This record gives sequence, C-alpha cells and structure tokens, in this order.
Amino acid sequence: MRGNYDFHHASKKYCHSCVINACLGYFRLSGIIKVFLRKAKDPSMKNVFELTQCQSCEQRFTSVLCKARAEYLTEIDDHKILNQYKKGQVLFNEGASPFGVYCISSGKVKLSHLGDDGKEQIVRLLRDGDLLGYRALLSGERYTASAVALEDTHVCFIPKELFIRVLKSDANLSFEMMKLLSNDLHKAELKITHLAQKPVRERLAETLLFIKETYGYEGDGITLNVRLSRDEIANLVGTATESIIRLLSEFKKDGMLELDGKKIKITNAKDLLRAANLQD
Amino acid sequence: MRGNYDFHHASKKYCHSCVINACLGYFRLSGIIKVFLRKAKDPSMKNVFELTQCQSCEQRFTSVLCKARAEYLTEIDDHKILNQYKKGQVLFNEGASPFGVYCISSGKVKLSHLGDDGKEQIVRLLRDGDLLGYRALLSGERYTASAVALEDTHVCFIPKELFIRVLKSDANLSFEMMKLLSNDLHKAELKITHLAQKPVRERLAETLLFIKETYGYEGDGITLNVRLSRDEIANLVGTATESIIRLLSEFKKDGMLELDGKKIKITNAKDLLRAANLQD
DNA sequence: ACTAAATACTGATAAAAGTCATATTCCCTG
DNA sequence: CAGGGAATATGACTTTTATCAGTATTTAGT
Repeated sequence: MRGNYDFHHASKKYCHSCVINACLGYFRLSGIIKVFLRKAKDPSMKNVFELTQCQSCEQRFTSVLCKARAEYLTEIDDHKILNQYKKGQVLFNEGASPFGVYCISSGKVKLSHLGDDGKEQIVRLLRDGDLLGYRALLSGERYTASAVALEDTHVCFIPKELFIRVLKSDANLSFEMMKLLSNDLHKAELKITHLAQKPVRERLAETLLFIKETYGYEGDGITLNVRLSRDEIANLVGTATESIIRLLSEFKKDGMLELDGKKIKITNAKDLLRAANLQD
Repeated sequence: MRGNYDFHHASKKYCHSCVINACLGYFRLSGIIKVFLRKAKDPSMKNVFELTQCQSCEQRFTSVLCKARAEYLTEIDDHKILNQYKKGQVLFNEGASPFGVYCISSGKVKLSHLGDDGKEQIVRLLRDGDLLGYRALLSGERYTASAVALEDTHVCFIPKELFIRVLKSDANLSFEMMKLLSNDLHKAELKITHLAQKPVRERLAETLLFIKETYGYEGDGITLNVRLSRDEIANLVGTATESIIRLLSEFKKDGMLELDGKKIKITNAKDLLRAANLQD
C-alpha cells in the first residue's frame, strides 16, 4: 500500500495505465473497449494494428505465448487487448491484483521490487516477445513487483480467465511456462549468489554484459540499445548510485567503455568480461 | 566440473549417493533395484517401507506431487524408488544431469550453488513433503545447484520420463508445479532485494525467522528444529562466518537468542522480528 | 576416553562500499 | 534560449563488513 503511493508520487507521473487497467478490470472483455482502441486516430497506433495477429506477430517465434496450439492462439488473438505505454508509464504496480498477462510486442520494460525502505530493486529486464505478469497471476497473489516501460512500448493484454483456461487445456504451453519459470528461477538464484559473493565492480561488469545480452547493440555494434539512468543501473546491480558513477568512469578510464550521457558504448567486451570474473 | 570435485573433496565424504544415482540412471526402472531395496535388511528401513505408498504418505496433503490425479499417483507409487541419505550425503551435484525428481518423505535438505570462487551459497532449504530437482529437469539443463542432506533423510525418487509424462497429461499437477515455481521465484526475488538493500544484521534476523518458518521448533517450543553450522548460516545469509558468529552473540546479549552449540533457541521472537525490520 | 581435526570464537586491521556535501552538466519547458 | 530542476560527477568522510591471525572449544573416530 505504502509502497504503491510512494512509487507513484516519486515518479511524479500521472498513472494513466492504472486508470486504464482498472477499467480493463471491469470491461476487458466488452467489445466497447476493443472498438474504442481500434478506432483510435493516433497515427502511431497504425503499425500496431498491422501487427495485431499473433500469427503474424514479429515475436511469434520467440514468445512463449505463441507456443500455444493454433486454435488457442486464435482465441487469444480475438480476446487480447492492445495497449501502449509511454516511457516511464506503469503497466502494473506492486500490490495491485493481476487481471491478466502482458505480452510485449515492442519496447522495453523493467520489473522492480520496492525495498522496505522504498529503494527500488530491478529484478528483471524485459524485451519484445517477453511475457509479463504471469508470476503473480500463477501463484494467485497480488503483484509483488511493478512493471514500468523503459521506452515507448506496445503490449498485448490477455485476460486472466482466458490465459488460465488455455494453460489448463494446452499441456504444451503449460510446459513452456514451466520452462520459463525455471529459467527465471535459475537466473534469480544465480543473481543471489553473485550479490552475496561478488564485489560491486564485478557485478557492474556482469550487469553491463547482461544488458547487452538482453537488449543488444544499436546499429553501430557497440552502443547498448537501451537508456538507463545511473540510478537504474545501481538498482539493477544492487548498490549506491555514486558507486556506479565512479565505477563507470573507472571502466571508461580502463578503455572498456565510452560514455555519452545515457549512451554506453562497450569498446572492449573482452576486458569487460574479464572484469566480470565469470567462471561459467 | 571444477566445482563438483571441490565440493566432494571439501566435505571429504565418500559420495555414496553419486554412485547410487549413477546406477539409478541406468537401472532405475528395472525391478532388480526395487527388489534389492525392498529386501534390504537394515531395520531403520522398516518404517520407510511402511510409508511406501503415496496415498498413505504423511506428506500427502502438503506435497505438490500428491496433487496428481489418483491414477497417476498410483503409477508414481509403482515406479518410485526409495532412497535414504545420511547427514552430509549428496543427493545430486551441481553439473550433473537430472534423471528424475526427489520427493522428501522425511528429513531436511539444503540446496546450494557454488560461487565462482568456490564459496557455497545456500539458495533453498527443504523439508519433508518438498519436491527437489525439478528446476533443472524442467528447463532441460544440468543441475545448477547441489542438494545435500542436513540430517538423515528419506526420499522418493521419481524417474524423469514418468514425471514428465504425468506432468504433460495432468493439467492440475502442471498448474501446481507452476504455482510452486512462481512461489520459489517470488522468494528468490525477495531475497535479491534484501541482499542488495539490507545490512547483515537484519538479514540474519530474517534468516533465523525463515528457518523457524521452514523447520519450526523442537518440542520445547523455542529451539530451532535444525542444526546448522555457523558457516552454513553465513552461506544462507550471504556473508562471512565471523560476522554471523559476532551477530549471533550480539543477539544473545540482546536477549533474543540462547545459544548452545548448534542449538539456537529463540527467546524473544518479537525483538528478533523487529531486528529483521520487515515491512511486509 | 583420547586424539586429531573441524568448528567456533575473539581481536586487530584492512578494504569495500555507503553517505553526505557540493559542484557541474544536462535537458526540458516556458 | 534562458532558467530551473534533475541527473551526473567528484571529494571527504563514515560505516559496514571482510580478512587475517590466533586461541579455544567441540566433534568425530579409533
């Protein structure tokens, strides 16, 4: 509760998505909203509608959701709701009740816990094709993390009842979900080990490589394809912002990085990997 | 690989379970082993055999596995292999290939990663009724953690093929597995947040309360029902052994604990909870 | 019960990382 | 494009925690 409000007010953003989600909670299956969305005149919505069908979605080969049997995929297609979030907007908030799952069509999302003292801890970074909001939904709890768009993001929302129903009838999808959860769990447990045992310097190097794995490079082949504040990097690494600032310039001095505002260019990935001191 | 050997040699124990497991890998479905096990004359095995049937197992109301449909449970019953491990014995080792899942009938098991520098990080504590070894099996990888018995432990081993087959046909069990994984994931992500944001003192208090939640008290109602070395507590909290020793005696001085070798008595749970500084 | 080894404990010291204060720069908005 | 707020950067300092060295105690095996 407290966390919720803090979060909203800290970011000083009017949380449209909460309003929208609240509405979706009541009307999500009604034709009204679908028509409303489809009739939206915003030209930027145009290409979203071109990607409307799961069957022709760019993420159809990578997304777990698209491993559902064809018949179910069609049903998901018919009932999903398109949604877009501007950078900084909240998809859902820690403490809220899940109404369904989100499938990222394009964009980037961070998933973060709020620590007891109000400090953010980023637990996952998500990209297009990734599924979102399934953890809370599956364990039947409220969200224990908040999801915030890191850039303009297009999302397909699949209502809870449908998702659960498909999951209960499609063993293959269930299995893929279990794989997904197992992988998440593995990553989380690895992070626990590193957080407990590795110094900040190594964790930062590892995090930068992890960001590279997740979001890749821009066209130039060296610039990380995401803009994160020093604060966000700190909340990802699990340390103080000042430490990140100092270490980033240290890495720069050592010729591993080039820094240009929020742009981070990895100029020597080999040394960075060495700095991460990863055995596996 | 390296980790594997280190682990074995560090504990300087002959790893019977590895030998047994290697055999199980080849012969696990053959009647030979079952007969062999059932004919074992060790009197301590007696009560194990009394608990042989999942349908009458003491854990049948708590274990996820027992939420399988009756027909499948019977099949699991027929094909599972009973096994027992002495304190310190290894159920499986990081890096090994999973041949099935383990259901703890009685006893206690720790699940731990080996950090890059060889330091142990305990990621989960397991008790009777808990399932073990499913993470690696589901994501189709080798084990990324080792499982070691914290005391004499009786385990039912369910072969991989059977487990997967039941999972693929029993949607209800699948769903329970997803819940289990979701809960594990939640706990892991919470641990990440606390590891990143809380001081050692608070983490130790939290860990002691967590141990209490997991294993409960002994008959006296205050002694934690498990014996962990200071080293193991440190590997659970994610800190140095000396810090744990110092903090434990600090807690004792503050009247929260009584210490008697590896016995830990919680004499003031309220203060301990306050020391943990948990908001939720 | 005795011995060797492992574990537990203590103090001194060092290193790592956090905090606080204070520039400086960036970027958004009027 | 100027001004203000936020983000970034840097230095001094403090706190926390790890490490090391040495001693005491417990545990396990013969």
